[in-house]
Parts: sequence; structure tokens; C-alpha cells
Amino acid sequence: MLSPSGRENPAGASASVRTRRIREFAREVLGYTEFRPGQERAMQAVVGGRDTLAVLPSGAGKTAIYQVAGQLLDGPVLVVSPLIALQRDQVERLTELEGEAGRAAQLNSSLSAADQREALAGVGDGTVRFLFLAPEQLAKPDVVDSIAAARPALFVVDEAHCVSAWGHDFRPDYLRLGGVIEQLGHPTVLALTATAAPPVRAEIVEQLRMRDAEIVVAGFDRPEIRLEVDHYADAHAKEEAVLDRVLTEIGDGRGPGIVYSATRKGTEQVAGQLADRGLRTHAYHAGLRKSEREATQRAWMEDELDVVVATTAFGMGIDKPGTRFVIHSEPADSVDSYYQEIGRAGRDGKPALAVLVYRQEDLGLRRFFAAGTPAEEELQQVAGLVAAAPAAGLEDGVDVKTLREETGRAATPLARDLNLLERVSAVVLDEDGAAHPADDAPAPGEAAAAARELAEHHEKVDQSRVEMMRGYAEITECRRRFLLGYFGEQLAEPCGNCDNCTAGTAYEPAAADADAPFPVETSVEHSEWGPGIVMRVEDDRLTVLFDEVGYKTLAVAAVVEHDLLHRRG
DNA sequence: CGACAGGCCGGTAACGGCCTGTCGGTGCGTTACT
Repeated sequence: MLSPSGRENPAGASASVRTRRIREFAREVLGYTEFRPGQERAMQAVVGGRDTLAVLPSGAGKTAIYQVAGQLLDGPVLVVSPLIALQRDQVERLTELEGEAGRAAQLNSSLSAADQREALAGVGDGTVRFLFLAPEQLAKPDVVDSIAAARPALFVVDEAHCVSAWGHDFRPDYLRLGGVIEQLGHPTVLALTATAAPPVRAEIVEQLRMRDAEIVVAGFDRPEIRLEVDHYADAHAKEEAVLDRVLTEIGDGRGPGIVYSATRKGTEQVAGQLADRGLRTHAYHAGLRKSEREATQRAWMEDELDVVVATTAFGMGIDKPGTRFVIHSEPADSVDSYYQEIGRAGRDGKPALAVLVYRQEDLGLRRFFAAGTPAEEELQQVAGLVAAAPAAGLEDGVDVKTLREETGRAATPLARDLNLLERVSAVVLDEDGAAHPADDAPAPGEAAAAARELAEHHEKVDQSRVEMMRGYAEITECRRRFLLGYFGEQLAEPCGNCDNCTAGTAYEPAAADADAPFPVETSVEHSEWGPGIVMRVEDDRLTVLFDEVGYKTLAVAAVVEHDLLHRRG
């Protein structure tokens, strides 16, 4: 079967023909002699036209999936990528294969208007096979129109956990990708990420409106990373401990490494103190000049630094296989983030170390960031102003600037309010970011109540994710077992490579038994919190992930005595 | 939620203690100005 371009169309071909074509292409063009776990299955699914979510560890060749699939499908491939720097790297990598895999281009605001037009024209005339862009580009109707006209074959969302982590307020265009995919006629969707717990996977599938999604999950375990948590009650003692751990590792010749701090100020303090002690180090956070950040990143990649002390700004797209340790001076906002961050150590497969230097109070900042359900009156005021706009003669809608003048509030919370109102179908945002009342919009009071409820739901889930981070820090059992369980994988034996295994506490409790009333992965229903899935069973406690309220830990005795949970399904 | 800075109080003055307010993370794009 030949497609109009004269290319064999594997979507219509049999599975065995697809397999042959995938293997040939991977060998000839990419030089693959064998696939890494999950890779070929994901390629199969995508080439067969199936929406696919692939959760594969870093370095497992996620890029190769769309390179191969993109070559075997008939039409351009869009790759949504969160950072312009990442897009640039990917384009460079693909350009090395140009001719075989097809030309790659990027579309973003760092290009001149002429270059942006050229990239879109290239997609239209078939000379550009891979187009890399940020979700914000797809908020522009003319961009979507010209891409739609080129009939894309594949829509890739790289670093797809950003949909759930950033979409709700920080980069709302991530949540609009589902609608964009529909506008493009629903090309095959491929979502890629290295770290996503089951609820994050579910959210990615839902937000991107993936149909009958094939979910490929491969090997979460990183046994080469030793896991440790050091507990401190005193802030000063904790700071000293961070410095000591770094100095010990570097002093013993195990380096280089990354220190993560929750605040910009924290990164500068720690970097300053490490520099005073003779280490080659730099702070890295989003408040530094671009040139400074690039210099630090380059020095890090070229082995000129012992340690980078960074906020979460450092990491995505930075792949340094010889990173020997990752030390956290504060807990991450979720186990998902934490695993992503420590996963930057030991990518060469050699032993590496992940230490969380933990103080319970440090979770406060994470709780603060997870909070932020706006007051209903605030939402109602915004909804009211938008609803009144047409009658007030504001035909171009209400923009954030106008709202600031009317309400006296800051732009960020107002943008968040508008996003919430948009998601409860009260408001429509146009390409300029101005708000218009939706058709059949609910009354402002009703809209505000619905929006508040939605925000509250997210807040509960986010807070429960912080609680799971606390759980990781405070368990006495095998830490790897906890981490893998969080991602839905069960480890049969304690790992032997975490502090609790070394101390022996990991072996003490009777391991989660099959005769527990609700074993791991049981579907349950709670009278107040609704349906959920048992994620963890300890001696006397159960952790359940509820659809509506996130993770909850329940005492087994209370569950039995008050008949709190029922099996489902 | 918690750390920290600044102001205020107290029948000495200097400084310790309390209260109050502010701030804290991630990046795209656009625009104004060098």
C-alpha cells in the first residue's frame, strides 16, 4: 500500500511488516543493534496509529521512538517541548541524521519573524519533517491553522509530566494541548516522560484527550543509586550537614554532584560556603542572568565544577552521565519530582548517591506552594467583570490589565482565576489573553463556586503529594521499595542499598502480607473520599490513592473497626 | 507554613523580646528601550 508521498504506509500494514520496518530503520539510521525495554513496544504502538504514553527512564531512547515512528508515518511530526534550549538540542541532534530522518526545525520567539514563517512553510511543503515548539506557540490560531493544513501524522508531547505539574497555573497552555490536538484532527499522540506516578499518567491521558491509550512503562528501578535520608531538628545543624556531605563526597574523590535547594537564596548561601571551603561551585536558579546560567551549565558539562547548587530550574535536558551524587537540602514538592531529581545521578550505571537532608519544617514551603485556592468572592468578582463586559461595550473582552485596575490585585492570581473560570466553562480566553463570557456561561456565583471546587481539588491532591514526600523521609522500611511502590512497581525484597536496609530497620516489620485485608493494588471505596487504589500496606497502616483527594494514610485498625473501606470491582 | 527583617516597647539605657508584614519556584511570549 502506497501513500500519496510514495512512502509505504505502515499504519495500514500488518504488525509483522511494521516490526520489520522498525527494526530495519533503527539499525540502518540510528545504528541500533538492540532496543531498550519498552522502546520497541512504544514504536509499534505509535507506528500502528495508537495514542501512546511511554514512561521510560532517562537515557532509554525516548527520542528514537518518534524518530523511527516519524520516518515510517506519512506526515510531519510536531514535538511539544517545554524549554527552548531543549528544542535547540533536539534539532541539532536530528540534524546530524538529516537526509535519512528528515529536516528538523524549531518554532519559537528566539527566531526572527522570517525564520518563523520559513519553519511553518517547511512544514507545509514537506521539507520540515520534525517541528519542535513550546505549547505557547499553539495558542496562536495562525500557527495552528498552518500546521493543521500540513496534516501532521504525529503529535509528540515531550516531558509530558509538565502537563500536570505546570499546566494548572504556571503554564496554562499545557492544559490547552488537548483542544489543539482536536483542532489538528487528532493525529496520533505520543506522550513521553521519565517519571510519572499512576495519577500523573491518568492526568496526562485525560488532558491530552488520548484515545484508548497504550501505556508503556519500563523499569523504574535505579539500583545503582544509594538512597539515604539524614534527619535534623535544628536548622543550623542541617545546613552544616549539607556542607559536610558534599565535602566528604568530593574529598573522597566521588564527584561531581548536584545540591538542590528550595530557594534561590539557599542556593547562593550553600554555594558561597562551599566556595569558601575551596570547591569549584556555582549557584544556579532562574533569577540569574541568562549568560551566567549558560556559563554554569557549560562549565558543569565540561567537568570544570565539583558541585552545582540549584533550584528546580536546573536539570531538565541536562544529562551528565558521570554525576555521582544528588543532595537535597530541602525535600522536593512530590516523590515524582524527587525521583526525577535524584535520577540525574549515576546515569552511567556506576554507583551513585542520593541524600535527602531532612527537616520536617522544610515541608512548610512545599505546603505553601501547594496551597492557593482562591476565595470564592475573588472568583465571583472576576467572573462578574467578564460577564458584564459585552454590556459595558468591551467588545475585545477583559484583559488582565483591566482586571488589575478594577480589582487592585496582582496579575498572577488574576491569570490563575481566569484559567479556573475558563476550565469551568464560564469564560473563554482569546489569543490575546482577553476574557470573554462563554456561551451559556453559568451565573458568576455558580461559576465561582465551581472554580473554587476545582482549585480545591487540585490543592488537596498537591498537598497529598507533599505528604507522600514526608512519608518517604520518615519511613523506617526499605526506601527503594517505597519509591517503586509509589510508581506502581513492587519490589519483592528490601533493596540492600538504602540507609534503612543498612541499619536493618527495613527487615524488621512483617512485610506487607497477602492476608492483609486490603492488599496493594486493591480497588477500594471510602464513604467520604470515594474510589481509590491501595498503594502501600505497612504493619498497621494503609496508604490509598483516592481519585478525588489524593493520597491518604489510614490506620488498619480504624478501617476494620469502622468499616471504612469496601472493595470495588 | 516558616524564616527573617524591621519597628516598637519598656517609668533608667541598651538591648532583648514581641508583633507584624513580606517573601518564597518553575518559562513561555511580548514589549519597551538601549
